[in-house]
Order: sequence, then C-alpha cells, then structure tokens
Amino acid sequence: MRIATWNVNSIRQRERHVARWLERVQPDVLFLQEIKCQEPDFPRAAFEAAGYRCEIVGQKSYNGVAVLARVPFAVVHTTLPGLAEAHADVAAQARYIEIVAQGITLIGIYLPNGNSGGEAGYAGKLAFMAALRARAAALLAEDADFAILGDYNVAPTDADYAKGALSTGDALIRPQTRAAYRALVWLGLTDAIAALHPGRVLYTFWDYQSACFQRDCGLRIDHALLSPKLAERLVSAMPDRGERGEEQPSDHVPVLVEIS
DNA sequence: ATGTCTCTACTATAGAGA
Repeated sequence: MRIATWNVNSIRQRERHVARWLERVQPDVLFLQEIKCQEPDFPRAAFEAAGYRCEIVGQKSYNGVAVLARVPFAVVHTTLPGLAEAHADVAAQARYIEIVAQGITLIGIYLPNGNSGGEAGYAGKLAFMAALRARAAALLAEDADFAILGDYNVAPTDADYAKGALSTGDALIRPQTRAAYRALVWLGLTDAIAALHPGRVLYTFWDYQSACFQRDCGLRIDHALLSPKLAERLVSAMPDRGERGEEQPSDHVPVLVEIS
C-alpha cells in the first residue's frame, strides 16, 4: 500500500502537478493540505477520471485538506476529536481528515504554523498537537493500525532545517513545539523518514524566497508517523524532491510511504 | 537585498499568511 501526503499551496494552482504525480507514482492514497478552497471549487474531475475518489474538507482562502484514494475507504472524522473543547478557533479551521482504508486508520493533518496571531496563535498550535496526541493514544488503546501524515509544521531536530532557514524563536522549532512532537512520537509511533534514513538530510519544504531551493535551504516538516504494528510493515519513505524543481511548484514536495 | 507565492477585497493593489 502506497500512502502519500502533499501540501500543494492551492489545489487550483497545482491541479496539473497533482494529476501528473498521481499518474507517475500511482499512490493508493494521497492526502493534500492547503487546498485553499471550498469543496465546490475543488477540481475533482481530473482526479476522478484517473480513478481516485476525492473527499474534501474545504475552507475559503486558507487551510483546507483532502484525500484522494483509488482503494475503498470510509471517512471517519473531518475535525480533530477533542480540539473544539480546547481551542474553538483552530477547531473551526479545515485541518483534519481521518479515514479507514483496508483496515488501516489513515489521518491527514495540516498542523497550525503557529507564527501568526501572537501567543494566542501559538497556543492554538499547541492545542492541536495535544489533541492529536490524545487521538493517537485513543487509537493505540484500541490496538488500531494507523498512520498520521501531513504538514506538521515541526522541524523535530536541528538536523531538520538548514542553517539560516528559520530564525530563533520560530514556531516550527520552539522547544515547546518539539516537546509536543516528541510527546506524540514517544507514545510509540515511528517517524517513517527518520527511521529509514538515520543521519540523512531529507527536506520536504523550501521557501519561495531568496532562492532557497537552489541553495538547498530547506526544512523537514512533512512527516508520516506510524503505529507500532504498521511500522513493522514499513518498506520505504521518501520526499519526492524532484517536484520542487518543476514549473510553478508548491513550496512543499510530496512524501511517499510504502507499507507491505 | 523585506528578497516569493497565494489568497481576498470597495476590481487593482495592499495586507495577511506561509
């Protein structure tokens, strides 16, 4: 089973990129983030023609997630359970979709960046991370096989961002951000890219500004976390760096994970 | 050297977010 995630920075600007990538890579499931449109404006026709069913959690202008799959699936949640009670503002944004496909719970997330809105905005990021940890703990308690993929907006260690790519105090690397990410992983999850490529630098994002891609001034902020039994079936996990060199690319590249 | 891309809103530039 091939599962992927891609922050496309507007699906209407990236429709052709995604259609080409689906045709070339043939993933079974692809999660999208930052589709930046409401459901009626999502360009589903090209994807459906390629055999992918689309489920959209849309929002005007910002955020928005979706899942495209060529295997049967059921949508389980379109909001992160427990977040509304903790932080209503973030809970109202389109950042979460949870499905079950082939007996596996698959979750796509667009975790808040946390650099806008001052400390209240950052608190929303931490609230999302706490609720996500609680959701993962609940799934572990059920002994469910699951994976959480998406744009986490977290560079877990200093090896996960190029020198100069972020300023000190950036919400992607603040100590509380990293502690919250560790608290999630340390439930017993496996960071697929980190596990298969120890010591390698594998960025998933390069800012549009200042020729960041040309200088390889990137970040590893898109991740796939796997539950214990699913991690035993992990075959490969890799960002598709080539997509960043295409014409009018997203600032993120797809991450593809293969499960046996 | 405040450098780029995308969205929206008092339709054409500026502000916000990333």
